Amino acid sequence: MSLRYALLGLLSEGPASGYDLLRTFKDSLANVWPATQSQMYTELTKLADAGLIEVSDQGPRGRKEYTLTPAGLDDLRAWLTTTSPKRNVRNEALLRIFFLGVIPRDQARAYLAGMQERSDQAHEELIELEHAVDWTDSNLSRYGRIALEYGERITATNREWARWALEQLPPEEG
Amino acid sequence: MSLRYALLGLLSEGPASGYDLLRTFKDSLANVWPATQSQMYTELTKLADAGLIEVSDQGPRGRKEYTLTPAGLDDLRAWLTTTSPKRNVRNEALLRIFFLGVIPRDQARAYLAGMQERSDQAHEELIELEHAVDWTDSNLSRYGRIALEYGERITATNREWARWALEQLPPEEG
DNA sequence: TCGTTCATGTAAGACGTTACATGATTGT
DNA sequence: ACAATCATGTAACGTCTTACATGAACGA
Repeated sequence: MSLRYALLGLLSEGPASGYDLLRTFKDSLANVWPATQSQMYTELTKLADAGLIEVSDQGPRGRKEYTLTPAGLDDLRAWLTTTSPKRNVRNEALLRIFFLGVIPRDQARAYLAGMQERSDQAHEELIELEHAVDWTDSNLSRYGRIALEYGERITATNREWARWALEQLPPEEG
Repeated sequence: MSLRYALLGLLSEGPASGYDLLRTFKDSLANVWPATQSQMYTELTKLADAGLIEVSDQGPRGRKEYTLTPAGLDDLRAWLTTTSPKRNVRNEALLRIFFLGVIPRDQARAYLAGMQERSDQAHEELIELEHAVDWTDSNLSRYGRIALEYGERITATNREWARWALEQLPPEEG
């Protein structure tokens, strides 16, 4: 159900087409809830059928601009206030850690080094994003900034952990 | 494909039945890759069909003990060394942050307070888990300990971020 | 004997990914 | 003219969740 609310949430800032939402996603919500083009168009159709959004305008090339309905806003608010988020825990990179014992020590270290590198990179990308974004005084901006801070802290923690983990696994003497 | 490798990985430590794996999961891999009973039994059947594991013993009540085959171990090693993990980013709790502007400030603060509380709790649970686990000198233990450290650092970061976020949103005067 | 734990499975439906498909409009 | 971008959609397949279904064996 999360994608549904991600779309309602974006539309709470104003009308937009599927294509618009697709691009907005890319540099905001994609970092917390990735979705494909395919999924988004399908979901928008379902939301319109359910009366939570409606086509408020049509443009060239079949463009359909959607607007959040009062029912949609109610639904979004109910989601935020009456339900609690599911803990998300799936982490493939961390799953692999458990099984590093089945490969040679140097390869296990290489894996951890890769994690460290990816964390570094992810951290830098977020810093760049912070500079690149046009921080307006919209709700999405204000709260998006708070979410971005989260990402920066997490990627920094990832990086430090990876460094620590490498220390726990010194190279074998040979 | 991750569940598949989670099961191969557990079986790399020795033979086990679906039921055994189910319980081992609960206090280890469930924290990084949750799976239901239903999913696990289905996957075990598929792995056996693919020749990556095989039934090595039968017990009472239809119990089937599976053993990793050489092909299964190869597959597990290939996964660890020749493929790279997908970044996992889905985070429903964080997604909600973006939309806190659609509810009153005090409710937004209540949401953040809830996140802080859940982080605290998650952190404490991991500390407890650390004390409760019988840390042997198996591979799974050694690397599991490293994964647990990750969880502890992340939950601590979560907690600190939630505290910071609350400071960014002072109560409205009224 | 009777409740709990052990033990495995199937089915329906939701959600997500990948690939395919089509075509209009704009800018150079 | 032609390339890039705008714009929307469908189909097949894989994964995950929820619920249902069944029954043997163990221990008090």
